[in-house]
Amino acid sequence: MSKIEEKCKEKGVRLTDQRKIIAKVISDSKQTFGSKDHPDVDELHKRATLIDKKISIATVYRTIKLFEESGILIRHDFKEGKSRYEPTTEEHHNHLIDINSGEIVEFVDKEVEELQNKIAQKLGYKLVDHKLELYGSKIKKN
Amino acid sequence: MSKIEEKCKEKGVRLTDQRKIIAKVISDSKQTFGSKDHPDVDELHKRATLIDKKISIATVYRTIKLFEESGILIRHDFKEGKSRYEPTTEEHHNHLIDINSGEIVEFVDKEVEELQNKIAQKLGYKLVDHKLELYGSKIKKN
DNA sequence: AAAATATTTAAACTAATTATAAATATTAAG
DNA sequence: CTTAATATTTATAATTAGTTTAAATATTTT
Ligand SMILES: [Mn+2]
Ligand SMILES: [Mn+2]
Ligand SMILES: [Zn+2]
Ligand SMILES: [Zn+2]
Repeated sequence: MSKIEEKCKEKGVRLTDQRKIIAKVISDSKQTFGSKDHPDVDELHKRATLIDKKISIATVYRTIKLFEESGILIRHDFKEGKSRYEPTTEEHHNHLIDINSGEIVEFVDKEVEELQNKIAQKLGYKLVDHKLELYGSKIKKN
Repeated sequence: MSKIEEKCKEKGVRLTDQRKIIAKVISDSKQTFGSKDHPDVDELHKRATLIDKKISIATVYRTIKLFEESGILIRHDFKEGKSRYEPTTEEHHNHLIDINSGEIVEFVDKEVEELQNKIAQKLGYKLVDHKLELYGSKIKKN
């Protein structure tokens, strides 16, 4: 049973066949597709279709919303029209997007996290959520 | 002549009556409406209509796109469906959004800027753009 | 097994944005 | 100036991502 399926049990989310498939697809996304991943709804649907060819896009939308609300996956709105998804990770991480290749590089930085808290506090706010996205181009070393 | 109008001249963007109005509306947004601002297209259109009641929403969309591509204004995609806009500022700044009131607090933080550059570099990238959004709730002190 | 409840499907709908085509305005030639 | 060429605006149609609806299926409870 995948990590996500376990979480569904935990959160009391009923696991239908379709949801299992979507859970698997999103679970696999990290391992199978590497750092470039973070698939959008169409891509998730395409991959789900390989397992069950009659799964509906409406179900993918509904399930993803359910999973997001249950904290099972994270939605990202990078600089495009459509949202992209990834399984919730233990540790919060941020993203650097390669503006040339579209590759997404993940990173964790304790210093940034602390600094963000400090800034919020200084402004008189308790930090509830935050988003940091870096856009860059590869430095070629020779 | 507003700051934005000057920039249009600079960038060789022709200034029609409608564009002047939109330029004025977005120029004024900062001063007149304070930190809560960063209007969306509908709001820009509404304000433009007060000056010329037959200005079309299509023109607002087109003009805003033009202004954005010319670096005259900045588009933000906060956690909503629609984009919001503000005049390009001298100094890059970031936003803290009050999750209760919707108020937007702007801040500049040199430390964050430096840190972001350092992170990008460490990952082998040259930083081209970045986005930092904090979401928080007001701390009440008594 | 039957009734009640939840989920899926396919299709209709919504909201934001973009594209199109005719009308209007601006600029460039003659 | 006048006319032709070019650009912009308007109104409207089309597109896109995402949500809602109603009937069909599936699951759970009695
Ligand atoms: Mn974090
Ligand atoms: Mn900056
Ligand atoms: Zn990620
Ligand atoms: Zn701002």
